[in-house]
Amino acid sequence: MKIQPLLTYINKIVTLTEDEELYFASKLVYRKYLKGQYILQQGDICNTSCFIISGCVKMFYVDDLGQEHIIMFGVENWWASDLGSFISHAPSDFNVQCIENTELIQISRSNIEKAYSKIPKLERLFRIIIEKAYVASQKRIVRNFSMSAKQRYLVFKQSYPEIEQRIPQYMVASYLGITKEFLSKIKSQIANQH
Amino acid sequence: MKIQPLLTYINKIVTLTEDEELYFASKLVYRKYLKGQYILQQGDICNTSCFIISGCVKMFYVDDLGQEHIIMFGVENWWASDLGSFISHAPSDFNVQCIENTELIQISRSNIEKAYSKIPKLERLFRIIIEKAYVASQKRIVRNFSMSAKQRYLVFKQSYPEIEQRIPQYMVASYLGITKEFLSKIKSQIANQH
DNA sequence: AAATAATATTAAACTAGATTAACATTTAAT
DNA sequence: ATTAAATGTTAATCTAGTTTAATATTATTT
Repeated sequence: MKIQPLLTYINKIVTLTEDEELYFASKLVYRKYLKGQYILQQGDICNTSCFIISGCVKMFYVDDLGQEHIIMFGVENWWASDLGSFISHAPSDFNVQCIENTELIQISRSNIEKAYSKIPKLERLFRIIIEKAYVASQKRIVRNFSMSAKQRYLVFKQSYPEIEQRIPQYMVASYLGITKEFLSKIKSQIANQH
Repeated sequence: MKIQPLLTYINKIVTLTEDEELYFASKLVYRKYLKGQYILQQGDICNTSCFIISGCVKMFYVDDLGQEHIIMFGVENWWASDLGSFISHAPSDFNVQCIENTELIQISRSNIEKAYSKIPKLERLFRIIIEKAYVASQKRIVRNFSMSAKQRYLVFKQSYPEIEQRIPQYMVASYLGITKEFLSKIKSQIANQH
């Protein structure tokens, strides 16, 4: 099982003993998905949290008008799950779909709870992980309120240059909350402005 | 020191022994602010997290054009702090200002770290608190992307009816990410539509 | 009670971004 | 190599929300 990337990631935040690593590893499931497959579907209950080893996923929801809104992308060393559904057993508002062949590590709700009890350090680990995710989420709200679409695109480009290369432009537009046509216009503006 | 509301709040999430409560309480500072006073100012480092006992605060930032954007309100039993600044010692992007006389309980970064070490259960407590905050933040991003200003206003009204009563309308507009003039228009539309 | 400051309303002109639709280009499949 | 499918571009028209500015209302202070 290729869990080394996850252990490396964890050890940057907390230090686990060999026994703890072994125990935690026993609670994990390694899994491969093909491009196009769904890890989670809107309406289902999200029972696992996924740590991405390789590949790329999009998290999105489809609104009443059938329009897709991408909430986030996930690549190597990112977590993907609908935490709201995961923690409260509620039907998920989101889909998580692979946009590349993807390898990931899953941990189920019951197993993560067992691991928390056995290794309290993991509470610390996930507190810190979620703190960071929350801060990033707040910053995104701020950007959405005070920046134009063009500025948001430039921030995205600068923050995630590798992601932009890997996904079609219409998905970037969806992530930015604008239409693909308008992103196209923005890009030609940028290209012609010097 | 009036920390009972905080202990009551905590005990809904984790169970502390009497000793643990005493230890934790020894790390807290009770404080009163007057309407208009700042708990945190943009550019300062946020060194404390605040639990509100009574009163109301707004968290906002002022953009390059001098415009104020309200990120959240805090009332009884809510936390207020710039977590990004708090966890990374970085200058804060936000102001937190009292819009009513406010009583709150502060815990400093160093004291919360001490408390985490002494009482690992607190890691769990704050993991759970931040999980909830993160989920709420994600939901707000979704709303901002897929709902009109009118719909967002109606959701706000329904979610926080008590808050709407306590704050001026132009602050609601700022929180919703629209101008006060447009909120006024929305309200008259709603009033005239039956 | 009058005066001032703070908050809210209304309406006209304006703009960022959406919608529609036609066309161009790239990628994948046969 | 050809075709079909997916992705990207361009331009005209439209709309949700902004800006500006004048006026009205409500609180607060003296």
